[in-house]
Amino acid sequence: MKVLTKNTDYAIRALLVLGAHEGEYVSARKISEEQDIPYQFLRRILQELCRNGLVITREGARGGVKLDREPGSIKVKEIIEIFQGKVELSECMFRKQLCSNRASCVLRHEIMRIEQIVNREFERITIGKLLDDLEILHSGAAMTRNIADSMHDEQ
Amino acid sequence: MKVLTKNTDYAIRALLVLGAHEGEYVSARKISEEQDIPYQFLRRILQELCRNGLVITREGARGGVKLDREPGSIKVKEIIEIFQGKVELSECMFRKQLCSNRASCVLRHEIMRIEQIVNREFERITIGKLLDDLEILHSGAAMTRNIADSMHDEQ
DNA sequence: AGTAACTGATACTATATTAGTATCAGTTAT
DNA sequence: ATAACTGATACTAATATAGTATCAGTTACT
Repeated sequence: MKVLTKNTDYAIRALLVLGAHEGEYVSARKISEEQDIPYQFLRRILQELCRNGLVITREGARGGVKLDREPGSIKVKEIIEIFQGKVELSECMFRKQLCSNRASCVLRHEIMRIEQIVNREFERITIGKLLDDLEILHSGAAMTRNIADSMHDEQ
Repeated sequence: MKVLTKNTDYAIRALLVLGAHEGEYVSARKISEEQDIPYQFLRRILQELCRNGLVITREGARGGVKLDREPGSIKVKEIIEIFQGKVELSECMFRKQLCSNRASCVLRHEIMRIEQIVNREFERITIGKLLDDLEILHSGAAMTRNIADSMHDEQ
């Protein structure tokens, strides 16, 4: 059972790169190389992030993608929902029409409880928070440092 | 994003039926009808539960399936793992070899934290607990009552 | 001994999702 | 003019999920 798909994975990584270069336009090509993400796949992901207002783009030479929101306001939960839909642990495990009638479906109740916990956690994690965590880990490192390096640093 | 598949769903429901008839062999046919689960699909699921030691079977006429463990010891987590593999929110989001080297992958850290919470919750839910919840909901109902009825009861 | 009601094993199909590729049209800095 | 970009969209391949079908063997019952 895997919960996060490549779409989401790549999107988060791309947003971390953009967060590390805030204010600048970074090209899909550069992100792709820095994070080792298949170029065409990444392009579609960035377009989707653009349609959802997380980033804005500039066309043409020296164009690229830029964050359009505060990193601290971009929740991992949103990103998951863009690419994978709502986090639901299960459609009602028993017949829908009956389950919705009564609190008779005990399993559903448990499942929904866990679902809430997961949603709450994914809401708490933001791109900003992840960037902060990176900083703390590498508190000695220069702030301008390429995040690919800092994330993969051996030492 | 859906986390629990039909396999797991049907398996849990079948185990609840068996738990409600503890000690007796119940045929796949009967469970299938009671819970409205496709018969052949259910058969494969029951065979899998058997291979994993949750139930034992008796072949031939009047045969069927019977719980082989205390309902309270059968965790939903196990059932998920049988049909969907380990609960992993993501393979390491960054390149594996590098992530495993250092605590450098902050996202991985967060993801693993949530993963642990989810696992803990799915461990806490057992077939026994679900049966108890059903009882409590229908505390006036006869214990011998068909669980399909009690689960879907309008009143 | 015959048969109906069972399980064991396994092969098969259909559909959806995920992952990734490719192409063409248009934009902009130099 | 042209190289470096994005927008839109069509396409393929691999995998997972859901469900069906079949044949062989077992057991209770008559």
